[in-house]
Amino acid sequence: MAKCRDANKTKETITYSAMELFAKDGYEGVSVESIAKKADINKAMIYYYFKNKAVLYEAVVRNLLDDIYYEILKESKKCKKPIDEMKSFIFTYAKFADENPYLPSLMLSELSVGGRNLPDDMFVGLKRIFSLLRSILKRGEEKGCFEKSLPIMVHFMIVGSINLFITTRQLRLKVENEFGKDICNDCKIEEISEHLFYSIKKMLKGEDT
Amino acid sequence: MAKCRDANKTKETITYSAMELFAKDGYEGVSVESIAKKADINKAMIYYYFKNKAVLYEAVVRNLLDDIYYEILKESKKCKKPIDEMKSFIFTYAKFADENPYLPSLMLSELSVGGRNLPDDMFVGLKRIFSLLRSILKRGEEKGCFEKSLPIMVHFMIVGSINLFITTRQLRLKVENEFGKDICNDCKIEEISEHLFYSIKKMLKGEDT
DNA sequence: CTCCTAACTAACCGTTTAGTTAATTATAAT
DNA sequence: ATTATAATTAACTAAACGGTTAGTTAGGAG
Repeated sequence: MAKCRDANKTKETITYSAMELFAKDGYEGVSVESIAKKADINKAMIYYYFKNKAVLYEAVVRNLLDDIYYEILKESKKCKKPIDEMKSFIFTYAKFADENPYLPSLMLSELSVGGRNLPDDMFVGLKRIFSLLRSILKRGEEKGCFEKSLPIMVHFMIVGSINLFITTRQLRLKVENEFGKDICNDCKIEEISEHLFYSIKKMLKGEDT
Repeated sequence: MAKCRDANKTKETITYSAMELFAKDGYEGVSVESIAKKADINKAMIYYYFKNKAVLYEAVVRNLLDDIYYEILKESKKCKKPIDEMKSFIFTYAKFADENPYLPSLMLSELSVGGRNLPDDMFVGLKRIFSLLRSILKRGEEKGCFEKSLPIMVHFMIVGSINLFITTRQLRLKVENEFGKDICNDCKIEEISEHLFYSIKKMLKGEDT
């Protein structure tokens, strides 16, 4: 890559390499030098485009959270009924996480240290994803198609299970012969989404509706 | 603490201090020196009792996983029906995670990097917790009280949501005025367990049972 | 062609890191 | 009291770290 003399391209190369490494090894587990090597550029270039390591990390996380948020929002607008929005939320999040496994890794590693590596204003990214689900639940309750629930727990059940499903992919391969199909190693992400949606739907359905 | 000349006590002090720090900042985010300072001992003592940083980390994680496993197992034996075992699994795991918030943090941070900091044989700890839930589900299916499900996803929904609920405690405080009771900042862990159990129960209940 | 500037580089700096070593202390058994 | 040994320490090393700096290159504008 080196010496392409295209600022946008170089900056993007840095961001992408950083994303791969941060997702694999966490913020502290990655050295600026290793990002430079992966991007095949000089380390000083990273400081040319980003103030420091923390700012680069922020950019990476912000990019991913923006992307998933607008993707969910876009798909959500195609729906009419709350139940369809819920399905859309689950399928879109799962598909995105499957195609961008960096997101689940980064999200879990960041939440596991209580957002220590991110400035406060970065949580708008996480917050507005929750806000989306919360409004779906609220609308469903008002229309009488969802039972009352604890929004934050429903949210954690959905994103928690999808995130863990994605991040444990490699790990689960090692225990395939022990657990067989119970750990869904051969499942496509759509099957997972379908099962999850089916479960959440039953969960939210009133006792006698 | 220093100079107590009690090997067991010193070793335990090291392990506990290490657990607190690893849970807060992750494996790479913690220096051996900082553990020594927290434990109020000389850094060399850590290398006297543990071969290196990685071995200390393993000991910390192994301790926690052993404790939670045997706790769940103990409570599980008091139950007769699969549905009671399920309730016991959820309540016991949640209570333990609430009292030992180091477990959720460590589990998430380790899973987010695909177990990079742990040797393969450490996953017996994670595996056998899943095995417990899996056997509960299987028994329930055989007795006809649970619908067929994807065990790994049920597992991830339970431990994923509980882990996230615990690790995001501090974070959620910052957005209390924005989301109010929707994020359950005042909820006791028993209320969370109750809601989770209620949800999972509905989820697993056959269409017309 | 020349000059300016954005893009880029190699070498370096001070600090922190994981881990070692040789020497010292305290205790319990002989 | 002597001795053996387990527990503890300060001082150290070599490597890796995040970040800086002074200087070089290349390409487009005039």
